[in-house]
Amino acid sequence: MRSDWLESFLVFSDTLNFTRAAEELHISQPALHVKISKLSEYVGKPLYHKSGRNLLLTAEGQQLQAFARDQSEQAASFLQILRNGSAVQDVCLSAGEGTFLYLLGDAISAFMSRSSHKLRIRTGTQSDVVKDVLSGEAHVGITPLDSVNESLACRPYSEVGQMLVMPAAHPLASKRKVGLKSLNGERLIVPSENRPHRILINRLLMDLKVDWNVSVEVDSWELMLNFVKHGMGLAIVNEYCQIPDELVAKPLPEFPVIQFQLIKRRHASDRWAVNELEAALIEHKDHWKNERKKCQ
Amino acid sequence: MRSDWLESFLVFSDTLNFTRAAEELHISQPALHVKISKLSEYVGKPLYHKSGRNLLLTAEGQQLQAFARDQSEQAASFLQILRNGSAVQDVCLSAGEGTFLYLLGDAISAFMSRSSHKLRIRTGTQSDVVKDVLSGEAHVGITPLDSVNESLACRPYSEVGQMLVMPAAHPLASKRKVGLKSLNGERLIVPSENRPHRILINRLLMDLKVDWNVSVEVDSWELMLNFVKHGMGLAIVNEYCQIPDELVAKPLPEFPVIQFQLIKRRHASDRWAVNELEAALIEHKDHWKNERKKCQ
DNA sequence: GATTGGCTATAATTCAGAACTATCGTTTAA
DNA sequence: TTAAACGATAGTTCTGAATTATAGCCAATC
Repeated sequence: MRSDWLESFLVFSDTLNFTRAAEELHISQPALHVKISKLSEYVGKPLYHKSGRNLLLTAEGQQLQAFARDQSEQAASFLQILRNGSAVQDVCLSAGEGTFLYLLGDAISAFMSRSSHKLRIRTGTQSDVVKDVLSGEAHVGITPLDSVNESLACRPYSEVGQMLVMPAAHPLASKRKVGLKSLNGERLIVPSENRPHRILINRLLMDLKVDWNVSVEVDSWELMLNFVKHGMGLAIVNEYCQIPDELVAKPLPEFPVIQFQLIKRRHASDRWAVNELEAALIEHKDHWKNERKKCQ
Repeated sequence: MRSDWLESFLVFSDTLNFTRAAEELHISQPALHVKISKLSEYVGKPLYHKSGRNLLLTAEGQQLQAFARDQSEQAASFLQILRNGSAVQDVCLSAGEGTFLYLLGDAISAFMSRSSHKLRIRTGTQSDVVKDVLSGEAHVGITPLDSVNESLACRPYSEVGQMLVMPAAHPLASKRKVGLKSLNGERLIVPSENRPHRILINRLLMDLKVDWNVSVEVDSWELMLNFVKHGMGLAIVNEYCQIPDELVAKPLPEFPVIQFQLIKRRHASDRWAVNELEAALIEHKDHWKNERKKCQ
């Protein structure tokens, strides 16, 4: 497999536009087209197909994109090591905003202090994280998963329960535990439709025939807590959130525990720096629980 | 970096002979020569130098050889996965004979049963193992080390003490512990000169001014025990050896404990199968100690 | 529904550079 | 001293990669 094919494909797969990719590569559009054709013929699979006016990568094309990225990163850092004696590698970690804020803080500072490599961060929804990892853009992802994916390698990371947050003055604030039934008639601050957390809330409350309504739709734990503070309703948030003083949080035992997973691309070859990042993450995987104990 | 350069260099670096490597690659000798020159110019370092009539790889050449091997293995297994949906990868483990016999048995059978990949084995002396790993021929090595090497990544594997083995009828056999002083006047079965174990024996007994002499020089624990059985002398062997019924083994507290290390090439990118092998090895690293307890 | 713009795909042509042949220089063994 | 084996370099040939030109396809626009 010729490396210039891979190089060209990597650029092409970013834009999915032969004309512009060719410009970027300083070759003509037909030249690029031929390279991609040869590559496709060599691997024996179509790498893209047309969807109306524009192009889309096939599954094989996506895998090839990730592979090409890996190879080029490896080559780059090997060359640096050979020429300078050492290399600053790039590692990319993808996760949700809340995950970074509350779950990964210690792991990240551990990695930064012990390793000389450069950490790149990507934040996004659960499906963004999966995309990042599958495309090779991120080397590691931390996220809950609700479906299994053949080409992901998962490893249980940390288990996080849910709790109900309300102003200290709220009637439920005096109880020890809160059943979902008691949410009857309440206004809730929830994530927007089709986000996993919202779907779960919908389903659970629907099953229990709880009558509730939406107060605000917002997609960040921080903002949800902020709106609770302003008396706009109650919120169901991850157990790892730091609760402001004016508010009260009560565990919701009926809510299923969320399994965060450390995900990588299966069959990927990890560079040294990636292993270091993974080690730091695993080492601190349940560290947030200690933090909470100390606070209480 | 053009991949055909790497491919050619991989073949060349095996034989260090342009003429024969060129034949193998089905190109002319000058063509190969130009490729290697271009590669060398690209990385900015000489890859080999002349030593009299024949050629030798430089340090950079060796690193490049290992890198080229990695890349080609990765490409091969990626292509298999893309085309067939799955790949049988090759993993190579290098260690001493005794290490395989007594230390790695469980780890290897665990790997064989849980993984579908192909395990290749190389046996050799300590320095062979290091060479195998540095050249990329072996992905993992298990061996004691007596010098640190910048381009090796080491990880403590298992600690093994030493014991003195003798026929049941020997006067020392009735003691509980044996001091090195009591070896005065004995005939010993030892490894050949310049093997690390022999060097250690020489040094320690020399320091204590113990008067001893060589009975047999032989380089396998199995054979050493066999010669002890035939009454040819005593032997100092690793604690992990299985002692035949007719013989008696006594611990030698004065002998330093040997630290076995799991070694890999630093900065190497491990394929999936290599991680699996490493996990299996680590999981069973001290398993031989349980085995021994059961026996006693 | 004809027309235009933006893009992919293919064919024909040109040109760069890879491989070949020939040959010289070096090293060692006969 | 000579011959054999092998690496290095120069000059020549020729393969195959890049270019230009252009046909073909799809969707948006009037």
